[in-house]
Amino acid sequence: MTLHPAMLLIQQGFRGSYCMPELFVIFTVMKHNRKEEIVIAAAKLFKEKGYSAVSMRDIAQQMDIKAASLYNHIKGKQEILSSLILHVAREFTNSTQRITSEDSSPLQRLKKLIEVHIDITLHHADAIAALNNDWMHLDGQDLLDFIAMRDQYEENFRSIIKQGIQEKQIKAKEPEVILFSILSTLRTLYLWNEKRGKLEVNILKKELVAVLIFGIV
Amino acid sequence: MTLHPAMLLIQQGFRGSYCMPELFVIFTVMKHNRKEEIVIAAAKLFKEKGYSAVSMRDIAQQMDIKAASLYNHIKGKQEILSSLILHVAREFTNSTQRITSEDSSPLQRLKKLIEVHIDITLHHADAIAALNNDWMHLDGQDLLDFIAMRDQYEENFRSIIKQGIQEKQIKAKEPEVILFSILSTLRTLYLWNEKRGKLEVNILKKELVAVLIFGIV
DNA sequence: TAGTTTAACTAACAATCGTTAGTTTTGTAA
DNA sequence: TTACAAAACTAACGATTGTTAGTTAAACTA
Repeated sequence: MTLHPAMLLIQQGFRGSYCMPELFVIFTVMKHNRKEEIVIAAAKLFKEKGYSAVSMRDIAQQMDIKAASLYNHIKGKQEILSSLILHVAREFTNSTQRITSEDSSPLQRLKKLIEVHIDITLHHADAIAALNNDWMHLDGQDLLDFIAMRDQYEENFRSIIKQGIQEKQIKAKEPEVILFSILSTLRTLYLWNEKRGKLEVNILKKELVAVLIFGIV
Repeated sequence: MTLHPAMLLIQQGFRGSYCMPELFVIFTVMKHNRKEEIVIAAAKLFKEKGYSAVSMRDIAQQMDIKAASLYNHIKGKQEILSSLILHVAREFTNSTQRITSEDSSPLQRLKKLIEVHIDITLHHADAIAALNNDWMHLDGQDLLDFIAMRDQYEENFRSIIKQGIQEKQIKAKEPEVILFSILSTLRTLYLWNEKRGKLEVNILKKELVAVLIFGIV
């Protein structure tokens, strides 16, 4: 097993402290390193077959260990799913919340919203696959939290679009149709990550914003 | 158990014959009536939880019978999935193939393609959920057939868009971005079927075509 | 080096999975 | 009424599921 550089610090006696906040972050992250490896491995499998079709033995095999060994690091299969989904859901919520409350024009904020969504998607494609396809397998409070964040995210988009219509920056009449069209495209973007190929991120952003806002003709 | 009117014909001695082609269709459809009921019941459950998370006992319960009784009508769980997906996939393939080879303008054909996709989606929302989310659980030849149809469907779209760019009807430069954006919206339309609410089908078509082609500003 | 922690292991559990065999009920035809 | 076919049933199968208990090997601390 190869060690992350930051892990060496810990092994050499380093302990996180409130005097060194930035190193403390590294420390707490590294402490759960193995857990994150599991979550990442699981995410890849979930993306291909879905949460229910992936067994703990599948995940273990992907990591070259036995299924029982996973339980030294995680509480159960559910915890993998909720770590995966809620983490990226919070990232979406925070970003959109910040952009929504800026004071630029509606169209400017809509453009930023699209761009930040693209950024997050390209960095967490596997997690977003689970967020899109397996959120209903969350249970208890995790499920409620997710739905609340999803609804808030959608509501932020909706309010910007409505403002745009009100200020006559947006000509189309049905805000729900616009909302649906843009969200559909953004939500499915994770599928396109591999096929993207040569297309550079900034060009993708520019083109996608253009197509979604200005249309194709 | 209530009977479909056409089923009464059969029970009263009616038999399909090549002399009455249209009634023969009814006959053959009705002969597999119970199987179709199973497929429809399963589709509803698949839409909510996905193929792998739905057990044969779940499907049976939905029909108020025991799981073993399902096997009087179907070969197995896989047959339910392939009936569901391949049937609607063929419908897509046939429609798009027909439209693609028309001789109207690219933009006109693209508009028709979008409209027919909306029509099929609104009539088979549950089947399309399975097509979108559970196609990878098809096996053997069914999987190969599906992938072939899916690729052909996509290729038809792509060729029309490229023609549109070539003939300068479409201004956007990256055909793949346009293709992705439109297909994403159409593929996710099934999710929107319930929320659609008051919005009438023809208005939905008109608005969605407008947003996808002319943009929102 | 001795002691402790971490993270792997084997073995097994109860529950549930898709499916089969054999039987009983139900409804229609003769 | 009897005969037959369709479609339900009960019971059970082997396989796989997520998970737990108890153990062992390695790595780090003191």
